[in-house]
Amino acid sequence: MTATTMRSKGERTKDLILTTAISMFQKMGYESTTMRAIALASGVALGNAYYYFQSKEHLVLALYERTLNDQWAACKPVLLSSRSMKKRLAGVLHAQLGALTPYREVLHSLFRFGADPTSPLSPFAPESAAIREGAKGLFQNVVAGSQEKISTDIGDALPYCLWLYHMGIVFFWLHDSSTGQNKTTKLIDLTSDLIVSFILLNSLPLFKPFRRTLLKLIEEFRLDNAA
Amino acid sequence: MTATTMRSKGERTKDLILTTAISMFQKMGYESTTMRAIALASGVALGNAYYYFQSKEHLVLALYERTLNDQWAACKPVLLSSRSMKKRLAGVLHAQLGALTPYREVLHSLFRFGADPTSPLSPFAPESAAIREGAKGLFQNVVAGSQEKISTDIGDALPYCLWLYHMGIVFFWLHDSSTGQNKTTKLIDLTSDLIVSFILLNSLPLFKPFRRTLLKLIEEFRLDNAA
DNA sequence: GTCTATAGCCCGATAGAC
DNA sequence: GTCTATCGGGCTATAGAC
Repeated sequence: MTATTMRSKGERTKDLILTTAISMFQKMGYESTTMRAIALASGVALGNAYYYFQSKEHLVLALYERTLNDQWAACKPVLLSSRSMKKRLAGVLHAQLGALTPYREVLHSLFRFGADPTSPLSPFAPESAAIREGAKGLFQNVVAGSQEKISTDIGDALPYCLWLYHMGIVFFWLHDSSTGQNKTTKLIDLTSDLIVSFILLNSLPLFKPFRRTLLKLIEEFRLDNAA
Repeated sequence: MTATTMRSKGERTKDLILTTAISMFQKMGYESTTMRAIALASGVALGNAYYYFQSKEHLVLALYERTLNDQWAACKPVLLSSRSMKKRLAGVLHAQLGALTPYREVLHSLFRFGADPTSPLSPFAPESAAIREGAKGLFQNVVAGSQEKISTDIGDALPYCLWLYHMGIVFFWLHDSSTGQNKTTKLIDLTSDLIVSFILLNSLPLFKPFRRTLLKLIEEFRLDNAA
């Protein structure tokens, strides 16, 4: 929503501050970008920045939302171009990381919030439920739009599992110091294939008993406050 | 090393500051415990605390070291009491979490550093290599001391994998809000069994080709700066 | 409701005297 | 090895302009 027309003046200001903050985070990292500097560069008073963003961390939540939009945009063509589940899953993951690449350094210094169960910025926190659901929606789409028939009893479990898998990939990607993060690329290709095979295998009627116990286990141990 | 005899005055001061800090972290959490409060409660000047601990985060590294000692102590009886790999693995995990329980709340507010690739406090960081190696040593011991014969070509890969698995368990445990974290207990019993079965299966001569590709993959994708 | 300006608290970290 | 003093930055508060 960086569109030209923006309802109120407030929304434009809010957008300006966020845009400035993101670009400064990217250039100098999260820690060394000060609220004072963000306000200065945005041409607003410090208090005004806090008027729109309760805290520096809240700027991060807003950043997550933006990257989510970018990710959806990057994944759309993939989701329209193929109906093979393997291609859709791998394609979505590659597209996601592509969309995240400009933010990689920021996320690098930001992702620590990810593992903090007490932080509202954790991907498991209620505060980020909207963002999490958005990301899970992507994987919902991957599955729903593929030609392969999968069993109907999986419900919300599969998107959740794929989302968790994707979190693992992002985690690896952030730690991956190989040139162009091409180890991650390889890892995606290897694992996404395996995962889809596993899903399809488990969709066979023969596997119903096993599938049901597995689903029960997932329900019992899932970490998000499930829908 | 909270022993009564301590070489220099400096070591005693350092130990005092750390002990104070840990107990304050436990009572009030990491964020709301200030360096000033730690110094005050320790009866030293603020600058003196910084003389011994470069930063607040360095206190955390020292805390990790202490918990590692506690973990070893808790695991020792387990490692001596059984030679069954399943019992050893599950036992070590249970004992570890038992030893970590007094620190659970602190770790709760600390674990966010875990995911931050730039933080020296990340379990993958070079700064925490010593601690990581210590923890891996536990799993090395689990395997080495068990009666089951496993193939010799696994090298450092298996301890690393078990350590990674253990990190996952700890992560789940920190997020686990069930009473007494008994979901984690159940999860350990379920997964450790599966994992040992998988290891033993892969140790069969028949599985050598598969095992070798798997080991290659692990080497390629491991995240610690391997030995 | 949107915004400025300023003053000030708190805290992590540092400098330099003793 | 220990101190005091001080800085920079997150965050708050307030008073007022439009």
